[in-house]
Amino acid sequence: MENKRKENYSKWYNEIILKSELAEFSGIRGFMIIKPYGYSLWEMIKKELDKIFRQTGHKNIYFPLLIPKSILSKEKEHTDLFSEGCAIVTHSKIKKDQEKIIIDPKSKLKEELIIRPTSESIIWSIYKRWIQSYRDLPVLLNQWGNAIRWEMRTKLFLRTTEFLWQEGHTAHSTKKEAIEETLNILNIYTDFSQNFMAIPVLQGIKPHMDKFHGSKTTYCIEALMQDGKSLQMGTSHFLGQNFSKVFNVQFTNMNGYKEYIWSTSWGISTRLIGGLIMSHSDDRGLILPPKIAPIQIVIIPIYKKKNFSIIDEHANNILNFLEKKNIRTFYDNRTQFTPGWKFHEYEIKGIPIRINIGINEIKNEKLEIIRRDTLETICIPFHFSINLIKKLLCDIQKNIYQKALHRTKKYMIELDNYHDFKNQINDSGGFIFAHWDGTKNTGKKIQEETEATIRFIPFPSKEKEGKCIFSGKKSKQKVVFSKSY
RNA sequence: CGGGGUAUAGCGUAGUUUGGUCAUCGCGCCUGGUUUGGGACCAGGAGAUCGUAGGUUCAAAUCCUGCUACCCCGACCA
Repeated sequence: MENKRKENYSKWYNEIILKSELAEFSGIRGFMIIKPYGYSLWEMIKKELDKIFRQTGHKNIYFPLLIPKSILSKEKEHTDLFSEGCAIVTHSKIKKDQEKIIIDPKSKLKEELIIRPTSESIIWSIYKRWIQSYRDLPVLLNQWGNAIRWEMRTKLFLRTTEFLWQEGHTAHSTKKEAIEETLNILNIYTDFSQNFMAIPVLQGIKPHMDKFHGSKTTYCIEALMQDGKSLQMGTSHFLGQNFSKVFNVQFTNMNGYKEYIWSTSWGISTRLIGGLIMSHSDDRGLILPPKIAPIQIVIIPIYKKKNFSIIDEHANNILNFLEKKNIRTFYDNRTQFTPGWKFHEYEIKGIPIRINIGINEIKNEKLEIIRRDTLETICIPFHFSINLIKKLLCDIQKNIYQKALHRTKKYMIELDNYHDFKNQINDSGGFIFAHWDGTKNTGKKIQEETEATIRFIPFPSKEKEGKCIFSGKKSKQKVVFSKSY
């Protein structure tokens, strides 16, 4: 790696993505090409979360990419939100005009179609047809898809104009049940992030001005990156009856009365991959926790021409053994690269374990394995037990998480003095717990002076009165400030 | 969307101030051979309308204008 984390975090981040072949710039502003290795990370995320959503009774659906303007504006009128950057489809034909391709003006659509920035509106315009009685509830749906938000400043994975995500949309007969669903999902996200991706997160509630405008309460999980900035990793919205009222979706309850439906929505996106990179990686490249690593073990043969076949045979045996035990293994037997070249390659790609096998290993009946997270070399018996490998993968997973957790805890700082606050934000960032008077204005001023924003109100909440760090006015509890992505 | 910077072969670059044998070098790629325990070596070869569209000029990578993309900083961000 040419760029070091400490010297230029942003360049380091880009370099790591390009060199590890996760993604590339597409040449279209804000759009990226997710390459096979990067996409396989997304597939790992998808597979795991999808399994969990099925277990919790959610079903997958697919709604259209394009939303008629009238449907979207219905939502927007009621949520006074109108500044959203969206892509809009206005025509349906192109034609040749003097060897140039132009939009056929005759093909102008009667009604413009908006490429979904999110699907609440189109889904709620349909829910009406599906829900009449309390017996139709709850509706627990999830959609894997893409969305477009016309962002002004984009960054690979973290904020792209088009992104891949999962959006859950549920409908419930009671407020209690909807809130439970919202929190249940928040906990699923938390668990997923920490145990699968090894990224420690804090749960919180978004302050009013920062929440999804269509929601009553927006819950989030936020993680601290290595540069001291925070990243929102997922959101879960309690929507109240906002959408059912806007789209007039009622159900008949047990007593024969009509009621508006309570609902939730929640999502995570390809942004998580950005969080994964920024949480764990080092100046040598990516570091992947074993659970999410598309390849957990790579086997590198070290041979001379005359002994290649014997080494190849043993390497294949190890490969077969590991594959049979469901360890995701890759045997790199390409001859055009030297072992040293491959060592670097898989370091950059963050493969958790590397096994070297050469004539020495076969003679001594020992194997040399190298951990990516600690760069340690460990000697194991040539005919190792699968439990040894499983335990090692488990240790690596734990170690990566503990390292991130330790860092996060170190930069969770309670402050009551604005001067210290400014210094801390400037020096090393972090999650800063401080009192806030609850006004938008104060939040704005703090942001202007420090670049830090209110990320969330800690949840579960620990109310403890105090004085706002900026204005000195009364505050109900501490909130978390941070610079963020 | 504003301010600053950058754009030369797949990648990284020299050359741009001062227009004229200037398209340089490294990596990678192809062929052959020797190699293979931390990014191997030798020999030969292919590959660039200098981001793009115009303009100035006898002559443009080089000067001027528009456009596009990327990077950094802000604004924006369900």
